[in-house]
Amino acid sequence: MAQANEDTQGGTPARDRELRARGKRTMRKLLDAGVEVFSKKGFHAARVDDIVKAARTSHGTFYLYFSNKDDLIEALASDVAEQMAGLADSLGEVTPDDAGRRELRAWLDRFSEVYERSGPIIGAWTAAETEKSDLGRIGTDLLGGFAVSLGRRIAAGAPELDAAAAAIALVAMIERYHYYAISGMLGAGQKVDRGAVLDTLAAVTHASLFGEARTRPAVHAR
Amino acid sequence: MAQANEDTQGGTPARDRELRARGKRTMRKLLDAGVEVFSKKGFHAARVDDIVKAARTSHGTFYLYFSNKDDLIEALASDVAEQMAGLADSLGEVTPDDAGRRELRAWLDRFSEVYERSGPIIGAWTAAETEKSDLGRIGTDLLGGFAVSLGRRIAAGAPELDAAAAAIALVAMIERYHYYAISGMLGAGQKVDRGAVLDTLAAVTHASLFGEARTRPAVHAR
Amino acid sequence: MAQANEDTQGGTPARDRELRARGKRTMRKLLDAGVEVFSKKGFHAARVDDIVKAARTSHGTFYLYFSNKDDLIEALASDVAEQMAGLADSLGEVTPDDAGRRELRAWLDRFSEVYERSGPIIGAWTAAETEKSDLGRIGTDLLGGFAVSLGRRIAAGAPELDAAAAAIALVAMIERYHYYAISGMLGAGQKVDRGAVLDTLAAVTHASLFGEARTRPAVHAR
Amino acid sequence: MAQANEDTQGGTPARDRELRARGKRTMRKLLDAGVEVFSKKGFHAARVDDIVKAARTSHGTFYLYFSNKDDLIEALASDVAEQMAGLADSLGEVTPDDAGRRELRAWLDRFSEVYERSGPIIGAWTAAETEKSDLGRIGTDLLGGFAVSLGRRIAAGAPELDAAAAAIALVAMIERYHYYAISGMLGAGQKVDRGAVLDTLAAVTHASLFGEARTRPAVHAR
DNA sequence: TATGAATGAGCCTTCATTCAT
DNA sequence: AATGAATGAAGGCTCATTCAT
Repeated sequence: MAQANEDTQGGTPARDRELRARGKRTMRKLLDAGVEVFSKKGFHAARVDDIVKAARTSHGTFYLYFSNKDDLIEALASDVAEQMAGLADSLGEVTPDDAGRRELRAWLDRFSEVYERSGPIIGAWTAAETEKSDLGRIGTDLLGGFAVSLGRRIAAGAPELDAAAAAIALVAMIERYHYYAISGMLGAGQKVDRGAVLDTLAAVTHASLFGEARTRPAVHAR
Repeated sequence: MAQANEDTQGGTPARDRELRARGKRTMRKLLDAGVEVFSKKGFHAARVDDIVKAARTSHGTFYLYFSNKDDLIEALASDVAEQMAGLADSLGEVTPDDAGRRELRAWLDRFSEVYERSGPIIGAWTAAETEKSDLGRIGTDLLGGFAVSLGRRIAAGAPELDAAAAAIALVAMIERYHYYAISGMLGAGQKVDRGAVLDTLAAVTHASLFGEARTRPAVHAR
Repeated sequence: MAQANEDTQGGTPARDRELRARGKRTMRKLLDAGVEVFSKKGFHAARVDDIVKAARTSHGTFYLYFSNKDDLIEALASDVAEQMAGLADSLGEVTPDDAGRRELRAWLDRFSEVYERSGPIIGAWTAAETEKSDLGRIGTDLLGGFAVSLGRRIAAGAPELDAAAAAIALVAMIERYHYYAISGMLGAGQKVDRGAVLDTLAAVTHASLFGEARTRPAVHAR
Repeated sequence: MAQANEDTQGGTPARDRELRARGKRTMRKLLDAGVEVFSKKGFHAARVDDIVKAARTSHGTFYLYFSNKDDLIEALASDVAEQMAGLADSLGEVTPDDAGRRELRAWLDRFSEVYERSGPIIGAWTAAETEKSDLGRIGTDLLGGFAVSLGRRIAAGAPELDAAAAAIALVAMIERYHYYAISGMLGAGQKVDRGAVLDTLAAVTHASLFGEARTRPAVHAR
């Protein structure tokens, strides 16, 4: 069910040689297993053994395609990074009028979809980096660069605002909101209507850029 | 330097007996060491050995006060939780007018201060939970409950808006923004003026609630 | 460049069937690769993978010709053993006079040449045995038997001396000296003249057998 | 039975802290176990597990005193190196007369004793280095430096000979002879009289330096 | 014959937790 | 109350050897 992107690249060892059909299939199984296990258990708790079992292959085989757990999450993450980059580019001009808001709303729809698939990987990735170095970098950079890219678009529509700062804030909001949604926080004991949530986010975002925040209720807590 | 709150409670073993002066001092050293080490290395990378060394005490002693690593981070975290609760309560009514914005701004100042001290602990705590169970709960709950509490205040000022949803979104924004700030993402290569950042956050937040988002630039990228 | 002897035998599996031209070529590539890799990395550090890569063939193919890594080093070593046997036979009578010394000197020249080619293999072989059983045998036996054979020759020239004991001692000396030379110990920071070294060895050996050790300096340290 | 020198130093981790009586005892058990296991199986074949079992302690404890297998062999070897250095210093002047030969003979006695105890460690040590880098160094250096030191002594007695070259050759001879003796090669099926062997070595060595190699048989093969 | 792929036993190392003094 | 020492269950990774095409 959970699946890596079709053309996700393999890890370091896999890139050093030509893969045949069978090899490609195995690598794919491992990538998919990686998504599944990392999503379910997070980076740290995920054992190579879990991944290998999920992929119905052996321990040794894993290291034929990835040099270690990090290598796998990186392969997975770099794919997500690409998707995110594409997503940022796909945001059209955001104008102060209702068309601008609709543009934002449509974009959020796409973001939501991508995030639902990749959110867990981003989480695992961030954790991986946090565990290694003093503080996470790439995972943060991803959203950061994403925000910058987004900021440029916004700047075109609301030049007098500090686009960079606002964009970061808004991306933070959007990302976390989705994170909460995925981690079940919003769904515990309450029905959340995805469309309504996105409406609210679009409204809040648009309003924070151009004023006018009169929205209808979206989520009913408790 | 980094220090736990004065009246932070100890772990399970410590609560089962009466602590004398010396015992209290030792526990305090361990709590402080916990803040220091968890902040610097995160939960997973933090070794009991690191903590014990930072506290200039021994392994055996550690387990005299805390039943395990989790117990320590929980002691630390529950303290943070209390502070956060207090913080949420301290937000006065947020009105659509400029007074409301100033209220928000002042509150952000307090939040910022608390977060700077406790952010790393929240991060470590979240990680601890993510590593154990399937997905983090308490760390998220903390901010979630925090948002709810905040939402109620906001509701008083902007009843027609879905306060719960908006509050969560805004808390998400505020929290992440601070997280980025702490993790150095915002500071790499650019001077960030804390006051200006808070101005922007206050403006964006207020605007998203009541419209009117005409703010002056706060952060100058590059 | 480093190459196995022309008519080195293959491993067990290769001897069980008739090799065609192509097969012979492949086996040869593997033998040469073996010499190259074992020489460079020693037995233990040499991976089957290294050998296979050096021979530009595959893992599966390797086991078509040799039943395992040991089998390969043994094939290589038994070849060396033969050469050594021939070498021992080639030593003429060593008389107390100058002709005896010249005979020794000429023989050392041949030894030197063979050792330069095969020394690394002997080393790898010895290591292989040391790693397996409690203590090396064949590698030692080789030089031991070699010494015995040499001893007999010497005995003819100096019957009153304990030929066996002396021969072993002298072979030990000669072998180690060459080993040191190969392993670079003698060459670090000083130019070593091979001819001069052999002169010294011949002189010392001859003198230890028949007295008269007045030699001119051979190596100038520093 | 096989035992490390009384004041052998511990490994890296052990040197970073103060050891109490119990700790010292444990470290000693590990050092002794190291000698025993390395001697019996050689460096590569020796498992940390074997050592730990021989020392009747646990896996974790091992790493409390040595950072790894290498660390242990190094601790053991550096001790040997010291003994060897002392040995080299202990050689008095070697004169052409019979007193010189007796001096040599007495020294060989001491060498023999030390080698019997430490030979296996030197072997393991050399193997350790051969396995790691391209070619062994320290193990070789040890004997090399040893030879140099010895060479100086000899130089005093036979100035016209190339002392450095000759010393290396002689040390090579002496060392290997002992190595063969230990590895059982000389003892298989024949009674070797240690005293007689040392007599021969002394005679051969002395003769090679000053002529006069008229010795009585030392070893009777078969 | 040849080969890419798969396997899994085996080994090293870490570290939270318990023990004995 | 304090502490140094000990423990052992995990877990990551390697690599000789076998398999399937």
